[in-house]
Amino acid sequence: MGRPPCCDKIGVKKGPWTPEEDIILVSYIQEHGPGNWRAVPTNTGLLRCSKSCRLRWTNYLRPGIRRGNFSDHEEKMIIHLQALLGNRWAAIASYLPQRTDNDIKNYWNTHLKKKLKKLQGNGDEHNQGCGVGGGHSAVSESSLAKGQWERRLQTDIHMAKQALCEALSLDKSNPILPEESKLYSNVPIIQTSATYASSTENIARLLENWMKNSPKSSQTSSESTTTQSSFNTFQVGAGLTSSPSEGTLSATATPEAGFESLFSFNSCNSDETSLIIFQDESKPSLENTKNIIPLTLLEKWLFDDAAIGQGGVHDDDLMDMSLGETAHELF
DNA sequence: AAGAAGCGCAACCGCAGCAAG
DNA sequence: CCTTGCTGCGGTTGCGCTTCT
Repeated sequence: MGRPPCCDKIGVKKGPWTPEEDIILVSYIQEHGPGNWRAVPTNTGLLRCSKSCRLRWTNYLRPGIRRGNFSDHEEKMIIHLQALLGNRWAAIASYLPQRTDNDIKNYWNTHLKKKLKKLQGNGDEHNQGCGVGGGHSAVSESSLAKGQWERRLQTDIHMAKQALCEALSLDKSNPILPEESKLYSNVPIIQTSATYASSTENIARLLENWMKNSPKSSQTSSESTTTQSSFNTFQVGAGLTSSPSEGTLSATATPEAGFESLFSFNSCNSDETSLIIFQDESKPSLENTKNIIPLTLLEKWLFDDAAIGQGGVHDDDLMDMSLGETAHELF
């Protein structure tokens, strides 16, 4: 509508994020919580547009993000969910708590698409469901296009029902759905310190690499005085010091410990516990409440390889399941 | 060993939806 | 009801790394 892109402004930095910028962003969000992205660049002094900040947070710095190889389990989920939902990566990501939509999208585009194409090439149109993706993989373009909008509509209805059910749920303690949990990023919620544990790990890892790769970066990081001072503040708080002898950034303790001190983490904050804590907070309803119903059903279907392998499950069945069985259980 | 090609990932861009004024 | 601004999402791009020739 004629409105210039937010990133077109002069002085707005583009390209890869530096560790300093990451730290500034994380420390700001730690203090204020995610949301109000518009205010982030001005309040932090970051020379980034709000969009870029949000993206960096959601795709990289956000707590609990798992990087690296996708497991077979995850792969299957993605394939099945893609067949069901189409390219609605955010929705798919909501069922894979530790993966971002961007990650899933990338993985789909770089790995799974090819894989499925190959399988499709081998198995022809009558995909009798072997190997990855099974019957759905298949998801031949034609069959996908055929009645796709109906399926999407049905899925939307299902999701709406699910959301409604959750909204009406008596269990107020864990009201967040997979789908809804995405929303946390734009709602200033009260965070416990532990929520950021995984973020700490991300940054710690990042710093480790950074220290290995660019020992001089602490000297050269002079984007702006505000930025630098924020970074220094963060260093002190995090137990990180500039080594006077070498001018390099070094941690007085482990990076994790440093960040923990800043963020006041529990002393018993092992990797494992922080992950658990995160899961509880970020995807609170997935594992341990009655809200589990839709997901367990879905998972049951997702992992029912035997059924798929024997060609026993079809799209129609899936929709029957999701709209019939699930809805039935919901109401 | 060097150059070319391919691959994977982070980040950008533009559009759509929503809410506030 | 319309306009404006912000946020979220999906598609796409570009760069750096790895593998191949």
